[in-house]
Amino acid sequence: MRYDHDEIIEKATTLFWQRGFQAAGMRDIQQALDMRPGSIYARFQSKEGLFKLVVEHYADNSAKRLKQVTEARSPLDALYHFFETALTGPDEQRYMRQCLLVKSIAELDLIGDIAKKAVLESMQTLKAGFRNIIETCIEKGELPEHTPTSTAAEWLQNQFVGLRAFALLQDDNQTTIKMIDKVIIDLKGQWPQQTH
Amino acid sequence: MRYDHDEIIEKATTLFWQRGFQAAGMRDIQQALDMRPGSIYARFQSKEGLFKLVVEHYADNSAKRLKQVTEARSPLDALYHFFETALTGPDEQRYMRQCLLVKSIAELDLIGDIAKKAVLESMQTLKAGFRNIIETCIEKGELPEHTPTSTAAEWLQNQFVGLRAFALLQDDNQTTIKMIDKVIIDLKGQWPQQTH
DNA sequence: GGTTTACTTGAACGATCGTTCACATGATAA
DNA sequence: TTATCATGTGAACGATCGTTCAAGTAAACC
Repeated sequence: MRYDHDEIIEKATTLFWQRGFQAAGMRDIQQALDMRPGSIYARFQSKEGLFKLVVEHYADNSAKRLKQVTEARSPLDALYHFFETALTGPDEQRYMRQCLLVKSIAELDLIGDIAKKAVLESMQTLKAGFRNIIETCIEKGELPEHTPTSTAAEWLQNQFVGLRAFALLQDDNQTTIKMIDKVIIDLKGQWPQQTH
Repeated sequence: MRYDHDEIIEKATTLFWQRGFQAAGMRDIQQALDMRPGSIYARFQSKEGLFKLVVEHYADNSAKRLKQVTEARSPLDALYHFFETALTGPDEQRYMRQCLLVKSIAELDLIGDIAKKAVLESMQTLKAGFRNIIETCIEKGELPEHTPTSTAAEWLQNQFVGLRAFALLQDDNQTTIKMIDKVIIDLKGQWPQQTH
């Protein structure tokens, strides 16, 4: 094996993150990985097979970061910095502001069933990660006891999705920061009643 | 002219909304519009030219709806129903839950400069629409005087973007409604301070 | 009726897409 | 050294992409 597996996935992640599944052509992939088509197909079966591994690698990485947030001394502060890091990177890494998973959801129909399943499952994994953060915050007294865990987790992921789509267009980091501040405020705030 | 212009744009909007710019092939377009390639190109120059008109038509329509919200007796109630309508349509119109503009942003690089410009300008138009809603709400006493108009407008658009990406995946409308409730609560809530 | 003009047609173009496969290469085992 | 086997190579395939253009059609004007 001439090619290191992790290195391949890493490079492929960068490409798919920048371009998306559809727009990243096999010839782009060949160039990015410095591999010939035969080698790629021998290992990954297809473009979709490679993409599936990339999605799983990306989701693992994201889940790990969310776990780190729960393990911090102040999870709420750590959450703030998690958002800040994800949304206000340098301009040459602007593509990273968009969540690879969210980007993939936009082209979910073109992706193929196997990778599609991986994307949706990854979204569930992240949701669980956000839920853990909420629970830890409540345990540590950083969020009110009455916070509805499940709703708040979904809401938090939702905020993340929205902010990532938004930050992609935003030139002014100060505006993005203000939005993150608002997320933290609202997280501590009131929640809708069950009854309707 | 055998073909009605508005009807063409309407049909094209449906197709692009369902599939996105890249995935909607010229042959799909030909079928959806019941037109031959020559006719399409004679009128719209290119696939991108057609898409540009679709985007503008979509943005006009959205702006009109936002305007209606400001003109309602209770803009805040109208805003709630605007969200509800956009996000909880029937399953066969699920594609409509995703905002065409947001969907387009995800593939902004593949679209071409002309249509790209149209997409970004449309986003600005919508932002202005949201801003008007905020201002009207303040005037009518439905929102506190101290609400930071510009920030709140950007925030509201952001919520809309996030919810549309989220509602696309959501099977349970009740969850979506809960998220809309939360938006209205937070809109009335506290805002981050300028100082940092 | 004949000519002009505006619009429509659809076969065909070159480019690019994801993918394949006969063959080359190089490490390991005998 | 020779045989074996996993791995890597790259020209080439059929399909599909957005687009073109010479020819056809039909209404308008003289």
